[in-house]
Amino acid sequence: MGIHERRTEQRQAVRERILHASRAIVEREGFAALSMRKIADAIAYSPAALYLHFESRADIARALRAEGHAQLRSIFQQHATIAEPAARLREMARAYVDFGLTHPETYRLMFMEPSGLADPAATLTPALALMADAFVELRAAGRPGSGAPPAEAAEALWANLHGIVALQLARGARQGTPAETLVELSLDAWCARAQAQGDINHPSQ
Amino acid sequence: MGIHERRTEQRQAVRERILHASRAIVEREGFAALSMRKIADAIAYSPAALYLHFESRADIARALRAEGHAQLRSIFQQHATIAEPAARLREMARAYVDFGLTHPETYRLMFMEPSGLADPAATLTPALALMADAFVELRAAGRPGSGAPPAEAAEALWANLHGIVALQLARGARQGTPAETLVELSLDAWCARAQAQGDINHPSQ
DNA sequence: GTCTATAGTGTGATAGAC
DNA sequence: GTCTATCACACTATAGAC
Repeated sequence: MGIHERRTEQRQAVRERILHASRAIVEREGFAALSMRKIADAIAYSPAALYLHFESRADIARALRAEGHAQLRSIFQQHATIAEPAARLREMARAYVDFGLTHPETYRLMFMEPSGLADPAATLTPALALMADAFVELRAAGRPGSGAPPAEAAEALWANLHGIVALQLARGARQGTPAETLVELSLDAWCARAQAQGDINHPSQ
Repeated sequence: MGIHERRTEQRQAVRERILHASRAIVEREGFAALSMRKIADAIAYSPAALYLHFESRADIARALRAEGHAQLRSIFQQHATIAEPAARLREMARAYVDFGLTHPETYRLMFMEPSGLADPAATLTPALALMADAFVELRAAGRPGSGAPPAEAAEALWANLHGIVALQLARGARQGTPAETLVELSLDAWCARAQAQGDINHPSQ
């Protein structure tokens, strides 16, 4: 192994330390509280050193968002193998909301910051495609209420889930109906109601 | 009219000018860009003068939120007299989303800022109650898909609408399915789809 | 009531020594 | 590569003259 490889390895290690510290600050105090000085303090470097590894604060934010999207994507993949489309959709939806509530400030950074979704790094599209697929299958199975184009249905369901998370974050989770309840209600509304999980009543026509 | 009344009138007038300028700044540049200096510049006062009428920047934000909620409430009231509950619900939903897209930065301040919904001034409850009422009537009419408690259904629909607005604001409205389409899709999902067959309120497709 | 002036603190980013 | 020192700003809020 030459000296160059070692160099780039060390560079990578510092980059990781910066990102790790940044993520901790964001999760604890929110993105607005993420300053170059605070990051530098956390890893015992000077603020100037950060600029050798990242172009700017916005660049660090970009990297954090990319990490978050990768994690979310892998969570979605875990449920992609469920055979029954409605059940698959439900699990994905629950996982999405769970992710948002578990990492509230990262979720904020990814989806609620002005710079968030405008960013090409914000590739939610694979996850959306997985949901759209499920809607395709639902329609093929002749489920009622899936008349809309699958891509649009998926986007609409996403908007619904996003609303549940965003509202919960804004309210501080200490009032209103629990997010879990809202998710189940929404899923009942979207996935037709004759579903796997022990359904009660059936649509009249 | 005594001198005291004139005094308080003038005070009120200055207060209004401050709020008016503040609202303009928020709508143009967002709440984050609202600074005491900018407000003072806009009304040709010194920054210090603002503190004679408002306790702090947060206090101004509170007043702006209260104004926004009042406006939203009055918009909801305009549709409260529609007899048919499903049609009423649909109009309210459309009006809500329209409000959010028309005043994006005010909407942000009201519902997406950490301080927003935690505030007692954020009395959305009357509007939510109106939607819950519609769900009560829907259920009484024996519509399918209204099995959930009306209050929870209203909250879930609200979350859905909020998600549509929030997403549109985050994406800058220049990509993805238009909000209007998502609203109609969501309404079809929520207001029972038995109605979708011969629906009067859903002209397109 | 309104001003000027300023305290006090935070920020992102850079220059230049080592 | 990393440091110290610093620039050039922004901000909220207050003190004291008028």
